[in-house]
Amino acid sequence: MSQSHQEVAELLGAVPKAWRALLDQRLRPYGFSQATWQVLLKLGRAGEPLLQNELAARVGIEPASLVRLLDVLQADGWIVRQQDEQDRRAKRICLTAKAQQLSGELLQVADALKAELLDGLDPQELQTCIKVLAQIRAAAEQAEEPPA
Amino acid sequence: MSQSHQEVAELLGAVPKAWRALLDQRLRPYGFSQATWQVLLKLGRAGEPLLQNELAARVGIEPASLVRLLDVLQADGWIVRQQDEQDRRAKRICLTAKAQQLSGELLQVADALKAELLDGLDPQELQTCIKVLAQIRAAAEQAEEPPA
DNA sequence: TCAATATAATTAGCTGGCTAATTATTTGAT
DNA sequence: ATCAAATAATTAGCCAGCTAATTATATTGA
Repeated sequence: MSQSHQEVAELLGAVPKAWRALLDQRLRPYGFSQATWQVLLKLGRAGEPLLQNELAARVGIEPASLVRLLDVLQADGWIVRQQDEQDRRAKRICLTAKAQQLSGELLQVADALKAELLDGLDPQELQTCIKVLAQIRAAAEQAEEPPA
Repeated sequence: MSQSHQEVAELLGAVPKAWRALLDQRLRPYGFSQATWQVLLKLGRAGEPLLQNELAARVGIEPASLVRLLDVLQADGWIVRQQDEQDRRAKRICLTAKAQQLSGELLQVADALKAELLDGLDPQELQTCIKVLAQIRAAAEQAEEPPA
């Protein structure tokens, strides 16, 4: 019933939603939805081909959800699926050359927005905010497991 | 490029997602998805019938997105759409009696989870976190309007 | 060894967001 | 008083997440 509890709950609903909407809006001119852009960016940051497993984990979605995004990106020539040599079940997802070029631009747009949203903040207060959010995340991981 | 900026961006992605997933899981036994539960809860909190407009704003979705949810809730006897008397375009959304009963239970589940996730936090640090998140939200509202 | 189990990717089908366009009604400006 | 613009709800169609089930391959244990 605490007022603070209610406030933080509402902010955690609203802030990421607004952030995502802004990013979507700015990336639309490049022809990417936020979902597909995330994939290109994570691959670019990784600097090497990733298994779908790993990529899905970094993007924060289920492997099954990634399949359709990869289909689209592959059809448009942004990624290729490469047989893994050790494990014939697995495929490594590679950025094409043109995708590597582009990912730098996309990253700049995302970082510019990040700066607009965060630059005015007091660094000490931001640190505290990060600490609190990390504690909430840890509590959520605890809560997943019923008390055994 | 700041490390803090990157961290808070990732946490703002992950924390609400984890929270929502937990809530979904706990409300599933009641037969509601999180989307439909939000509607019942906001109506319950309002304490009076709301226009779809107002309800959508409180839930944080577009009025058009609310239509399908209301169709489902109406079909299952949780809400009714009532012609507004002043404005014949508008409808007021009312909870049925059985929905009013239930909304208390749903609220308890949600509040219990909120407590699990937030109770261990330092109140002062939580306040700082709220302040920072509110500043980010304000910056996002600024960012929507191009520099005129 | 080889049968059971686990794992990587996929497919199918559901849920729930969004925007754009439509319909009915109201408001506002001349 | 009337016509143009705004507004409330809706519909249609897209995108993108999820879980459950499927297929192919790897791993493990009796």
